[in-house]
Amino acid sequence: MIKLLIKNKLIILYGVSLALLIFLLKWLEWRFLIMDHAVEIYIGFIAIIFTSLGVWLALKLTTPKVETIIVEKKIFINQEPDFTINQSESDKLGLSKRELEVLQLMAQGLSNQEIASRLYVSLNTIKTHSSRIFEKMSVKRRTQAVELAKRLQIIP
Amino acid sequence: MIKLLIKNKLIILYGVSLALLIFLLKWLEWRFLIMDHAVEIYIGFIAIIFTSLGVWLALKLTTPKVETIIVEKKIFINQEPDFTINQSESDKLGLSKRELEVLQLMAQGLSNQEIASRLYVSLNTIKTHSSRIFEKMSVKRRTQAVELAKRLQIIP
DNA sequence: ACAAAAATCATCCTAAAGTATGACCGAAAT
DNA sequence: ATTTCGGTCATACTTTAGGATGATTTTTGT
Repeated sequence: MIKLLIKNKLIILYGVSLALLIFLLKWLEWRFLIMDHAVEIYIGFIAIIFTSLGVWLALKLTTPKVETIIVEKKIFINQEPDFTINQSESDKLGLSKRELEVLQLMAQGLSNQEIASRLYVSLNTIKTHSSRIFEKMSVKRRTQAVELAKRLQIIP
Repeated sequence: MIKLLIKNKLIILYGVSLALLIFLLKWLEWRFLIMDHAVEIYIGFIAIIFTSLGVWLALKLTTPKVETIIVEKKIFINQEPDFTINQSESDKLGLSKRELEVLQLMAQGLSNQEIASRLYVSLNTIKTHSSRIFEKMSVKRRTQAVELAKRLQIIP
């Protein structure tokens, strides 16, 4: 019941306004009959009232201009499905092909011995490689090398 | 000259409209004086004219209503600045708060001694922690622990 | 209040990592 | 043809990491 009132409050308001207007006009008409010379005032009232009505109608009935705002929603992809090596950073370090190979295996958590076995070379060779890698990357430990390499996107 | 006309065309239009309106009113007044009973028609005309004026005024003088539509545009970013830990995987391993702390510092490439200094504990403590970490994660080396932790999204 | 878990530290020992240095070889550049 | 560079390997040594074990102190859950 209350909800119905609220929903149609515009219509009700409009009806009440019209009723009041008619009463006003009737009263003015009566005054007009009594005092023959109030035509200008009468017209003035009419003008004001209907101008107001026009304004009100215009405001109510115009379709609002639509403004579209595009909000950029950032979606973070936590993995790296399309990993591409950062060539420029890789070049800066000047790591050789073999050194990069060793670095990648390091990043997978392999020990020097495991890397040596996988690449069919001696442990000493891997030690030499890793030393050169650390030197070129200016780090002290393999863990730092891996961390830096991942940060620079040199390895996945 | 033409430009001036175009620039002030609204003002000119308004002036002309007003002039026409006055003429119309004068003519209606004349008619009203002649035929005493055309009051309702007269009022009707006035009403229509001024309602139109009101509408026109409202449209011209009010700032246009704007309806804002927000559209979300998805942007994919390949890194993970807003890292959220994978709680389920973290729970599975059963690492304690302190152990996770050590693991994170490990992942940053710090040595056990550096971790000990940073956490104001002894080197032996860190060794114990790291041993427990490797045990819980079923790995043999810190590099493997870091690799696994990153893969499971336990650390950034 | 009490037991369990977490955190701390120690010692002894082994394994792995890292440093320094020198050497050899082959391919590519000059 | 000679130099340069990348890759290989070795020896000797130091440092760091890791394993095993035991102990003490906090913290925490019931």
